[in-house]
Amino acid sequence: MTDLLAQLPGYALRRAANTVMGELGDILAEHGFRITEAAVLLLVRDRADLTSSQIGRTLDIQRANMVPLLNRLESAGWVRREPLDGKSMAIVPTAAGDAKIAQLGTLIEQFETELLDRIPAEHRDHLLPALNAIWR
Amino acid sequence: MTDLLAQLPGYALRRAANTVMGELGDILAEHGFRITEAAVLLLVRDRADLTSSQIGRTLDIQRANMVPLLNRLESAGWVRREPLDGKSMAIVPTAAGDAKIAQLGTLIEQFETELLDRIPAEHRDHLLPALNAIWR
DNA sequence: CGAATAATGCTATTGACCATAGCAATCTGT
DNA sequence: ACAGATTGCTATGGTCAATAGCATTATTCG
Repeated sequence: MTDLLAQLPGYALRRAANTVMGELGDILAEHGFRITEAAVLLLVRDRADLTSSQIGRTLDIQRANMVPLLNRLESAGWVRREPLDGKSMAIVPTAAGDAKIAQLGTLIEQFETELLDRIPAEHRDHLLPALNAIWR
Repeated sequence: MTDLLAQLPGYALRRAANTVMGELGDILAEHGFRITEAAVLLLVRDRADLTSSQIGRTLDIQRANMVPLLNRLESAGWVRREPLDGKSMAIVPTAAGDAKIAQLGTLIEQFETELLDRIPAEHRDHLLPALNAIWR
């Protein structure tokens, strides 16, 4: 029934990502962030020199869509925009941001190990390299 | 840089799914369907007894969202709604739908093999079972 | 130096997608 | 036969990504 589709790697990839991101979204929402915001926060952890454009490029987020994202992070008080020159803005975590990012770090760490625990041992170590081969 | 995030299975899963679905979406769009529609069409291939609710349950699409989806498929002439009783509707492919679904089948088949080709041989066979362990 | 080109941050808008609430009609189980 | 579940649907809202366009500033190169 579903087996027909579940044999397609592409379909399985879509379904797996959807369920995992749904779960992660719920967890993160309890702590006030969204998934994309979490990625940005982890990226600027311990950095004070990343610009909006740079972040967008490494996460594949368009410049236009970075704006409301950073607005939210800034108005939450976790990040501030600091002019690097007349054009570029460095995105730097505030003190509150550092604390929040530390909390986020342990949250993600726990989530990732629980994710790996679901996978049969003989397949576990192959998932990350296989996935990274697909998109990197 | 990105390496930090690329070591997280969850992040890799999200990125891999996004790029793959982006590519698939482009391919399917050239032939007139969207990804979710394709899943429905593959599901009703060679069947004439699946109801909207049943399809929605196996694909995890809400009843409310099945309506516009099936409207599109119906107005494209690929599928028709046939009353099973006074309440349930069977979703059955038309003749044109059968042809379109056959075309879709070869498209998907090619796409899936090309997807697997990207993965190093030693990891390839582990992807599907690992993914299915996550969501099924 | 100065002019052309590129890059940055932003606004505004759009479309796809998913979720919720509610409703009338019909079916099912006891 | 009646209570409760199911089906298909309307209406609506929120999230997310994509496009086009714009003013300002950096950079590159003759």
